Amino acid sequence: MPHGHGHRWGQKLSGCGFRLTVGREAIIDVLSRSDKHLSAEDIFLELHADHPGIGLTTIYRTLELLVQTGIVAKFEFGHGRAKYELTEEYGKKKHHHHLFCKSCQTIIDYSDFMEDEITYIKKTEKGLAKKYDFQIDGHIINFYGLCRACRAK
Amino acid sequence: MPHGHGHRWGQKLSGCGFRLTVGREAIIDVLSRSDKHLSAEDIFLELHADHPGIGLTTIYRTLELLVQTGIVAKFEFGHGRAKYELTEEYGKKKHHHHLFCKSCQTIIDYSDFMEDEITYIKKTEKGLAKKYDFQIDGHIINFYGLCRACRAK
DNA sequence: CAGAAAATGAAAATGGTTATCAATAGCAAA
DNA sequence: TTTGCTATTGATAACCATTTTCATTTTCTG
Ligand SMILES: [Mn+2]
Ligand SMILES: [Mn+2]
Ligand SMILES: [Zn+2]
Ligand SMILES: [Zn+2]
Repeated sequence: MPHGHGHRWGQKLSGCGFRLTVGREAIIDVLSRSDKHLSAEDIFLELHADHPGIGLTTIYRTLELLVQTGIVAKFEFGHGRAKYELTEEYGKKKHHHHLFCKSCQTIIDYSDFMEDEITYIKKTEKGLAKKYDFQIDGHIINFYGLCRACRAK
Repeated sequence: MPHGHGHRWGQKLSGCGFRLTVGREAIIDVLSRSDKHLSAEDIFLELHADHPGIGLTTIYRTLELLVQTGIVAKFEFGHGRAKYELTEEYGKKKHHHHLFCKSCQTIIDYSDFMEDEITYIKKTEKGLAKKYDFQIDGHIINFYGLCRACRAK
């Protein structure tokens, strides 16, 4: 099997002229196995048992590369550390948005109400693009609040 | 005139047990006079001519207080520095959301399409609150893209 | 005006992320 | 398989917005 064709992400990376390295594979592997939103440090710690040689710097560099190539999505919920998950195209989650607890920082993926949302988003994007002469290529929709456990405190 | 009753924000602050200081007044004044989204440093620089004694630390502390008391809204667009503007209740802008140029970091306030949006938001908030047992008290809706000038480059 | 407590400024600390740079590893070509 | 070029990496230091510390000043009540 030629290089870069073991996975979709491998094809994507080598197709873009990037090399396939053990570090990159390991990082994507951690993201693939998790259903959570991981920080760079989360990934570093998870990896450290099997790959003690992979440094935090490489995690950051790799995540940036994966974001640029559309393999990973980066989220900043305003609590100081970025979180990452595989994109819809490369992961196993379908399109969703986020519900974030301001107290315990739990993140809930939701894909309810998406029909309404798609309708609203499409209309708004088209309208904004025209009115403000913007090329819109993304949006963020987050709801913030308190989960049941944190309300009880 | 009794303390804390010169402005709505003064009433709010002293009503919450906070003191009215020249620094706090000056900071709110800068925000009131601007129609942009200001960073802590923006405010510091703007203030420095008339109030060279007010330090950046106080700006940060005051902004945090104003956010807690609902006088100021804080936004993080993912480019490293938080931006602030008066809330709908204490400023002169009506409810709006943001269009952000990823290249030049221009922020456009838009309030078009708000009817559709309000409908969508209300429905979604209610649905999410019930399904996930969350008390939702805020949301962020940002559209990201490239403005005309940045596309031309 | 005096006293208690809140607020402040200067300076240092924090903490997530990025830049540097010499050493290493991937991969295309031979 | 070996070679050579260069992308990639790890260790370390630097960055930089924001926070903490703490002694001093200011606000506000009585
Ligand atoms: Mn998610
Ligand atoms: Mn705005
Ligand atoms: Zn919670
Ligand atoms: Zn632009």
